[in-house]
Amino acid sequence: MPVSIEDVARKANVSISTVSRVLNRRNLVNARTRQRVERAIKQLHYRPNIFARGLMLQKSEMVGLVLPDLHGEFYSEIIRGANQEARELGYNLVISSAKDSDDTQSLLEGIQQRSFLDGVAIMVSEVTGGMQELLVDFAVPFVVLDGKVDGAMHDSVVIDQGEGARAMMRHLVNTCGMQRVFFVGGLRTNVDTIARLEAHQQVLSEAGIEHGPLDIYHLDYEYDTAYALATDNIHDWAGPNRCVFAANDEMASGIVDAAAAAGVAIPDDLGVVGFDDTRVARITRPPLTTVRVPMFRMGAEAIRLLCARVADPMCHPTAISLHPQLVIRKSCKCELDA
Amino acid sequence: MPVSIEDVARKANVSISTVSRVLNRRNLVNARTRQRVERAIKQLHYRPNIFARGLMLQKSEMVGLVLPDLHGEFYSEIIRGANQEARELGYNLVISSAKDSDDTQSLLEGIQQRSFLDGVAIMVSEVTGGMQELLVDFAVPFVVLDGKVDGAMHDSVVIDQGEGARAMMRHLVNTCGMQRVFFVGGLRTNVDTIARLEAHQQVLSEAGIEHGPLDIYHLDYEYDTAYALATDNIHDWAGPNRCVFAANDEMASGIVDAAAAAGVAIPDDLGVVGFDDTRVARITRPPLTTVRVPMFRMGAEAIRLLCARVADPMCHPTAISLHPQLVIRKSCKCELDA
DNA sequence: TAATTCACTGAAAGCGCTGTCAATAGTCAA
DNA sequence: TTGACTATTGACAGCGCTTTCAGTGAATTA
Repeated sequence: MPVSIEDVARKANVSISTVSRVLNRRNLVNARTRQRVERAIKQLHYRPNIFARGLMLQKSEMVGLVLPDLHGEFYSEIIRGANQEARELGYNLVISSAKDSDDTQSLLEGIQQRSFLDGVAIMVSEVTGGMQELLVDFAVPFVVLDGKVDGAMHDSVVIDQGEGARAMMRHLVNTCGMQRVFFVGGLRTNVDTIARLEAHQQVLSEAGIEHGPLDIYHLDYEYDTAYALATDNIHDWAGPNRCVFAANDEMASGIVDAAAAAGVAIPDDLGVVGFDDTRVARITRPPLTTVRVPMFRMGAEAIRLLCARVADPMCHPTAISLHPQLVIRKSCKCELDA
Repeated sequence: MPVSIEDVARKANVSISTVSRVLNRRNLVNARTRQRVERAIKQLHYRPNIFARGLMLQKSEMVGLVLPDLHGEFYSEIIRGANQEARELGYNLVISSAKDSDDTQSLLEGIQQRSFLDGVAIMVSEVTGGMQELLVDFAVPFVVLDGKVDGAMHDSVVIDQGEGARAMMRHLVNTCGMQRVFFVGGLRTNVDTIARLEAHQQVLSEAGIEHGPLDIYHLDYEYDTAYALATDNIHDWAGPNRCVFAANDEMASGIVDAAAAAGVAIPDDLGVVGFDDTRVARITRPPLTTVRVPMFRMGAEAIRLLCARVADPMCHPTAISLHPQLVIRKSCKCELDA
């Protein structure tokens, strides 16, 4: 049933070498012969066997994208960017995600083991020792997304979390005049959370505002838990010149809704700001002041970098840093509202 | 640099056949020999070459997922479901999307041409003649998602759009007592839109409610355009026992927000309902009455079906029908609000 | 005219692996 | 002790393709 290069050769009355040349370096073969071969290919519905070809070329033209999760717009945008770039560069995109870091590790081990990918872009939510070790001499070319794995030795595309978070905090403190900023982050070990929290602390210190661990909450980036937390605490939080800085829009949105349910006015009684500028930030009432993270671009840049490395495995590691952008909407009660 | 089966064989002092047997059908080789081979494999960091293996087996253990778009939660959930199922079944998931149907067609042609996938799950937003023709003797096993391609000859997993839309319309007319229901859909050619519009017409007719083409709008499933449309029309729409049935939550959300901006109260002055039950449906104020579409399950079922077919290419085509579910929230002014 | 180049083509050597087949050694019933 | 088995292993023929390398005849140059 499957038609091979040999069948084509026979039909076109040439050798398989010639057929192969038509397929790969067309200019090496006489125009008339080429036509004959091309006709045979079409008539026979010939499709070169990808494995045989890969066996020779040791290239699959596939790159992987490993994400810590696929849930929500954040990842979906990364995928979208990666997909676009991959198609543009003629690569296929293999996507996988794993629940926790152990699972991610076994996923990567699998990829390495079976190594059918020319390269892989890796994003992890937290880095275990095992992961770090695994990557040190990972057999497949890779780039790291979102800078969770420590850098320099490999390509990476990071978002300057600190910069974004500091911009937000400075806006809250300097422009909106906030005197107390609660922080609601993800897991304590989550690197994003850590960076944002650092910015939180730093800017408060700079401004000479007292702050303590009691104003800091660690959740899981989900709407529901944030809603629950806010429901319990909203009346303690509320007050003039007070604000909640949530580490993503989902949680911020949950807090806003909890506030609305409890009769606390946003931003008059309490400011609430988010991070990521996802869909929900615009839809939440009032729309959220947040930090736009260029997710689509991150996905695209990662694949671009990856394919460059695949093409030249020895090229010098590059680190691309993407800059987040403060997006001021209606949830932080600043002068710009006008 | 790359270590082959031969290196392992040499190191373990056996033939490559034996190494191969250790790799594939371990029980055929003596326990002591096997240990020796396994040690060599480990020491040499040997990883079997996927291409050479594929060349013999003609299996890549990769399945594709072709989507019309990657934007938004709808697709992201499908991917999530597909990814989970694929991992469970030991397959890798290759994802691609194409902008329009021409692009999709060329994508599929590419997949067929290079055929490195054991199978592919295909979802298209509309079906052109070329596409239909292409699929008739598509060389790669496939299943069709969301029933856009006409069925029976191949596996498919569809969502009974009509059922969901009718349930919604009956709820609006019978329970909420709506006397006039505007319809805001996607493109005229979009199959989802067609199914939902049909339900709209049918239920209105059943209820003996007059309805004409003027109450029907065709947009693009996006928030912004719906917002704009609603801004222009909101005062014409508003009125007792009137309602807008938007073909997805995004548009419904845009309409709700436009209404809020124009001072039209939802649902008191106008009901607004959506479709899909995505994130925005819950976050919109008031939260949207909508139809929940089991996207995650659709992705998972598609891959399950696909892998079954890959395992047995001759098995009888199955059609899985998933049932949407009416989700009543606060945007439709029904008695259940109480 | 002879020597050299050129454009094109075919033969054949693998790429790394799996599976068939035959060979060997060891076991067991007779 | 012998023949019939069984368990274990190795040799080797491909899988379908790309890529040297070595022709072939025609065109160009000396």
